[in-house]
Amino acid sequence: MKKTKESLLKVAQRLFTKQGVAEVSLRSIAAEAGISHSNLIYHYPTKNDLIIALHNELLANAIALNQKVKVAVNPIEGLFLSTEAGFRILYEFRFLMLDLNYILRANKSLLKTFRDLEKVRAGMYQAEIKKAVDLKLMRNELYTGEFDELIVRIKIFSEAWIPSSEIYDSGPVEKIIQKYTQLFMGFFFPYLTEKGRKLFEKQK
Amino acid sequence: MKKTKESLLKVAQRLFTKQGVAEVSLRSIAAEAGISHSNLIYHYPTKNDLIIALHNELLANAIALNQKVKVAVNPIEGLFLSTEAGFRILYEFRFLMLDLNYILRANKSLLKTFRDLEKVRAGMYQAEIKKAVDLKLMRNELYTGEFDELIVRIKIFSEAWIPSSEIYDSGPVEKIIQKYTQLFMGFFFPYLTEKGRKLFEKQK
DNA sequence: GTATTTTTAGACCAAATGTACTAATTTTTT
DNA sequence: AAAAAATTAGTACATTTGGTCTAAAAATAC
Repeated sequence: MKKTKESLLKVAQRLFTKQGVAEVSLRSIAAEAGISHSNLIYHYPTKNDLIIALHNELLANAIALNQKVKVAVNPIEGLFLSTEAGFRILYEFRFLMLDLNYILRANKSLLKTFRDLEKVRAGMYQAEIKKAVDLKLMRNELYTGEFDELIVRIKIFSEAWIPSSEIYDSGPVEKIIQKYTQLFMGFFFPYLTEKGRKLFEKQK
Repeated sequence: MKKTKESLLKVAQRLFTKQGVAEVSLRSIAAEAGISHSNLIYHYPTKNDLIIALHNELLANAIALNQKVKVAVNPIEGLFLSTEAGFRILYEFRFLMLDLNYILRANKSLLKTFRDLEKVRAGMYQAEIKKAVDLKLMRNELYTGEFDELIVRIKIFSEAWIPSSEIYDSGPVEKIIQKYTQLFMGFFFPYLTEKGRKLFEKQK
């Protein structure tokens, strides 16, 4: 029955988020899910298998999202929408970002996936930026590599806002999502043209 | 004898960096340091005590640094120098940033220290930015809170470049330090005036 | 309805870990 | 030099954890 597997993922996700991946044992997940230790191992032999399954869920959600947000009127609105929606999804699976190093250290295949995904996203941002420049929403580079550097900073922010939030924020999830979406979008603001800034203000 | 305590810190730092804090046991530290398990516990009863001691070392280094870098000619050069030096120190203690969440979860006092330090640093950046604006090296805010948002992004970057580097970089330490110093400084570039950009180019 | 496959639980094991206690040794104080 | 304090090692214990093996129970196929 699929029910057990799904329930296990939910329980694992909850415990990972609450206690941290390193502190959660397979036994505690099984107990919380109300099944035997050996039964859990039957479905997911190691903690890694649980993590990978959850990461796959995250990916599935992210892909589904991308289909949906393609209705934006302009690049800036699109960026706003997809960022906010993406951040919301990521936040649900935040244990992945909170314990990223611990997870990747024990999971080289996930590390590779991470690196590959990063390249895809970087390419996506390059395309979006080019589009914005063509539409005169963004200025041109002032030195070569300026936008590539921006993209790296964006990447780091995207990976890091959740751990940072864990340290400094409290309060409702929605507030947090909005705060970091805002902060994220702010990356682009100083590169925008007058025209771009007007569109930006409308979203804000 | 102080020798034992210092040697223990060094060994712990090395093992934490190599294997991750969660994976290192007190026994393995003792073994690597060539002393008995119970002796280690005599000096540092828990892993947390080791971590706090190492964090104190980091703070001491950082404070010592701040005394030294006050010879900069202008704010931009000063920022370059202190950033690079600060990043170099932080990198030595990178296990703190790599396993930050794991560490802070088990150590509420360190969490408080972290939050307090953050406020200090934010104030410092506000002052530096104000100075740069007064010197016409940086433009004024285009909307209220623009620079405060910038400072938050900077904070997140400062905490996150090491974990990110762990995922995506390889190669000599110095290269890494320079790369992320460069990326960090790039945060300011789009806010600089013509005059500021000239100083910026000279550093780069 | 029987056979087969999948799912589940229970018992057990070896390794590792934190912890406590005791005793020996070394260093410091007086 | 003797006493006191600090440092070090040894030992032993209870707990937890990942992992294996076996057998029962449930679901599915034939």
